[in-house]
Amino acid sequence: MSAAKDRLRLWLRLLKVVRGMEQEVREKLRREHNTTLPRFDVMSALSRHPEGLKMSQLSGVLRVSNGNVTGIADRLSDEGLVERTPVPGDRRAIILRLTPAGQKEFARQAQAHENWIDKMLAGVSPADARAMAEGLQAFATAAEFEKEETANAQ
Amino acid sequence: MSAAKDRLRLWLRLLKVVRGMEQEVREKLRREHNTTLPRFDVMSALSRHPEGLKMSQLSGVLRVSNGNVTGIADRLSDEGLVERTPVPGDRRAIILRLTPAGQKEFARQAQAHENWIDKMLAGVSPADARAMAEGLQAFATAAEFEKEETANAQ
DNA sequence: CAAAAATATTTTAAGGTTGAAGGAAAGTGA
DNA sequence: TCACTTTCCTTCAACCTTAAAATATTTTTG
Repeated sequence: MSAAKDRLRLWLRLLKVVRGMEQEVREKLRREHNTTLPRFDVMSALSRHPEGLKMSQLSGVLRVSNGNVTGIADRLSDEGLVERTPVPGDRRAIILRLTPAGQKEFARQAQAHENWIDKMLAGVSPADARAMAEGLQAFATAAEFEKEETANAQ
Repeated sequence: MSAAKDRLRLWLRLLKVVRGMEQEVREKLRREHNTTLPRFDVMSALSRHPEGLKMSQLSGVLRVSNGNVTGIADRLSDEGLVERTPVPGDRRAIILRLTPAGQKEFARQAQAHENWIDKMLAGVSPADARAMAEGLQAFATAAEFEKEETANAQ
């Protein structure tokens, strides 16, 4: 019966560490790049899909609600970092993609982000990092956090 | 140089797993207990301090902003789950504590929460859970996510 | 003691988040 | 064709979150 307590304690520690690191990333994004983690996540997803993503694909990839992405896209669009273009043949849909300015800006942010994480996890050896990442991958797959990555034909 | 990439990958996996589990907890709290994770967190902190906590202590423990706790306390208070009482000798401060109804309600939620986590982490043996929790603790301490737990004299 | 500084909390503005509702367009099927 | 359903996106109300400003009170200091 103490198994449940052991697992709960693991979860609480996990949550504390991840939240702590996440908060640090949010803070740095805000102060050093005048942006937010959700905006960074959207731009990151778009940078992995240079051809752009439909709004619904984007919310699928990020696992957030549709309305959420609408607001973030609005603001990024106001700043000229992303652009909405119509989808030929489907007047309901819209493709969101990084503008050249957005690509450039994201490249800077992503490099800084990688450096932050590298420093925060400096206490973890590369070999350990690989091992843990693999273990987490196995766990995630087993627990089916993966689901389908919306592997839709665009 | 690939060390940074290895650590970044670890971070992204960690984030995916923790976010996935957290989202599941939020969903269950909402659907089965008509509450939210922030509310649960506040009640959890208060349940560990039956004598109550000052607003500033609470935001310190939870590592959130002052204003944040104000709003959550407002809503919990509206439902009669927590109560605000003045601090004798300091008319600026306020002590927040669970009402009897709040204690009862939180006990139910906490039991359900423990069961959810136990199921989600069923693939992790109790021994592994203990080992990982200890490793995370060491990491957190080294990375000083602990800081002071506001170990104030009330 | 009175002015200044520090402390405790709330309010506010801006953004993030969700589920549900709404509007437009596309697809289905009789 | 024309109703019905589905899909795509936005809007909306409610809540969470923060940093900064505003209030009220206490403490410090000259």
